[in-house]
Amino acid sequence: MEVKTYNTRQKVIILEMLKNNKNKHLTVDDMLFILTAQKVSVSRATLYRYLDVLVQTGDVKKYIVSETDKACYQYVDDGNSCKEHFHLMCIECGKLQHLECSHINEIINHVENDHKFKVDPGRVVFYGLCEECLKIKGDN
Amino acid sequence: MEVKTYNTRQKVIILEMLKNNKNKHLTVDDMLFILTAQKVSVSRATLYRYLDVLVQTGDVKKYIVSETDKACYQYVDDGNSCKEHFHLMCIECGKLQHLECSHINEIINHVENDHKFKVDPGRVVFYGLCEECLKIKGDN
DNA sequence: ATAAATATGAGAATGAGTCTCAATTTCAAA
DNA sequence: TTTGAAATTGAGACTCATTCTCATATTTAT
Repeated sequence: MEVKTYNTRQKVIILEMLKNNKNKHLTVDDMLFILTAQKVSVSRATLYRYLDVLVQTGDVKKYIVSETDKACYQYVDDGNSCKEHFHLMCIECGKLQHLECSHINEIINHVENDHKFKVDPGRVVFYGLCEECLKIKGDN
Repeated sequence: MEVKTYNTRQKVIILEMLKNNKNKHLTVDDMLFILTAQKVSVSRATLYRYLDVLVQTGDVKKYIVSETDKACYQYVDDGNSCKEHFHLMCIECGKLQHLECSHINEIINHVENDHKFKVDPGRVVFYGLCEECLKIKGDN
């Protein structure tokens, strides 16, 4: 039983807003603020619902940057190619990097073959410190 | 101005309980259950407060296993490699597995050396399908 | 033992995220 | 183009982990 999907004004508005803020990490409150600033607004529940869908399809990535912070969302261009590789998220500055290399594929194969777990790489985020932030913090 | 600290029965109880469960990821509810099963119990607020202290001192590691899950805590003594293990989360049934094997260090070293990114493994979750769910769904 | 400083417990408060359900919108078939 | 079943929306109630409040209890230096 396949699920039908309807195109709605709200979905278009949300997606457009996300595309216009590709390089930013937006909280739900950020988004509601942006949407309200425009003529049309969208309810909080609808926003949450559609974000969940977009995260499922891989068009949007969801992050929690620190244990106490709320979730951030970011539109990912070419979501299809991002489904094939991992992402690196700096917990200090929030920068997102794409991790594409053959080494990683070996790891995926290892987990699948030896641990019997089929990884969905597009949904995996490596949290840590990027080069710049590591220099600044310099600990450990 | 240094802050005085008092030794209390509750702190001893909590720390002992954590040490007795070194290899487990405990939620606060888990801990309250364990503590209640013993003769003495500790209030939720006190537990949260002391956990914060222990996380600050580095004796306990706190992490959030998935976006929607509650925090987990684990006592860490010096030799413990708990910081070094990833998690596998089944997106179908929600089962959590702990991925501890030598390949992990390979990933970490590779990402750190070749991609200049210091991974915090305790916060990384591999999403995908566990063996059972894979059988049920069939692949891809 | 005394008292100031700190800790505890019970429950209220907070707040991000979820759920409910009546009203609205979509879209395919007539 | 109308129609109606299915999907979606919005508003606010609700959940539930975590934090806060404050009166009471405990610790520790003197």
